[in-house]
Amino acid sequence: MRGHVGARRRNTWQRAAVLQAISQAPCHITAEELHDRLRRTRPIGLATVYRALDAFVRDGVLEPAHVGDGKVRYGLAARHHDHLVCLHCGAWEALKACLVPRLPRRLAPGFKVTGHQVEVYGYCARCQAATA
Amino acid sequence: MRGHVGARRRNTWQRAAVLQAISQAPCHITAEELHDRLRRTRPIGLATVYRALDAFVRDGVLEPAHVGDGKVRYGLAARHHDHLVCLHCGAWEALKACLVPRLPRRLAPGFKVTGHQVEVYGYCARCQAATA
DNA sequence: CCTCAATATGATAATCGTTCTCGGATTGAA
DNA sequence: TTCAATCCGAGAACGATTATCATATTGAGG
Ligand SMILES: [Mn+2]
Ligand SMILES: [Mn+2]
Ligand SMILES: [Zn+2]
Ligand SMILES: [Zn+2]
Repeated sequence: MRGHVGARRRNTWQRAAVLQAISQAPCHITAEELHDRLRRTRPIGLATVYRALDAFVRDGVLEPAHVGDGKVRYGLAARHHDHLVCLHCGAWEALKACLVPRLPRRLAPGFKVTGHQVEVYGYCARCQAATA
Repeated sequence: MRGHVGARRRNTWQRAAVLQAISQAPCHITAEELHDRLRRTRPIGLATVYRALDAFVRDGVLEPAHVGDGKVRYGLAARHHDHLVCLHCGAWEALKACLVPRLPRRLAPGFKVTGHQVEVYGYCARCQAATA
């Protein structure tokens, strides 16, 4: 056989484009948003976007964020930040700073920590006014 | 009209059963797991379980948790805790203590904080061994 | 205790984000 | 240049959650 080590990762313009688009986004974005933006320049498959995102998450380059609307959002791990989420209207916004700046590398025996994500729940100003 | 204030919440055995089942669970559970357990005692609709969970989250009694497998899990807000999530196999486990014990009630102007959730990402012992 | 308008339930269909399939295109070590 | 390992793209499949809507229940007022 030619190559025998396996599990090598190849370089494709699709993966480079995904990473570049995410690095230009101000906050976490969904796979579909990413797909729409990338398609304006060059045709690319949605499945390819999903596969690239998964690979980057496994590599520790991207971090997923869950804001509770059923969509996973992705952002650069290097620009880590957390989010506020309104339990009433679902609106969400980025927090300026990380709430857990110093995370112990080992929280449980044998578990290797690579990142984290915090969602703070509550009610936004508008929904507080509407409920009052 | 008889009643005119509106938005009153009624008491049903379904909602009581949902809350009781969750309080007996050691960690966060999904709507489907809950539905399966409750059905062993008395017939109950899955949609009803989902509605009860949403209502309790809005009331601040339950907190949702996202471990990245596409399913939302629910647990008592009074027994708040965070989770470790393996990026390779998806396994997750509860952390003993909360990583953000004192959360500022106001992180952003006008936003009322009611709770939070932390997901710590990394690789479990088994997957580290498999990847090494 | 009755009434009955407001709510809740449950069976099922519909939604929709994500994953899977598979034939064809790319990549890159040798 | 070769070619096996990988990756891509289009579309089907999947699965968790939500929407429908006819029927049942709740509970304040009388
Ligand atoms: Mn963000
Ligand atoms: Mn838990
Ligand atoms: Zn809101
Ligand atoms: Zn693992």
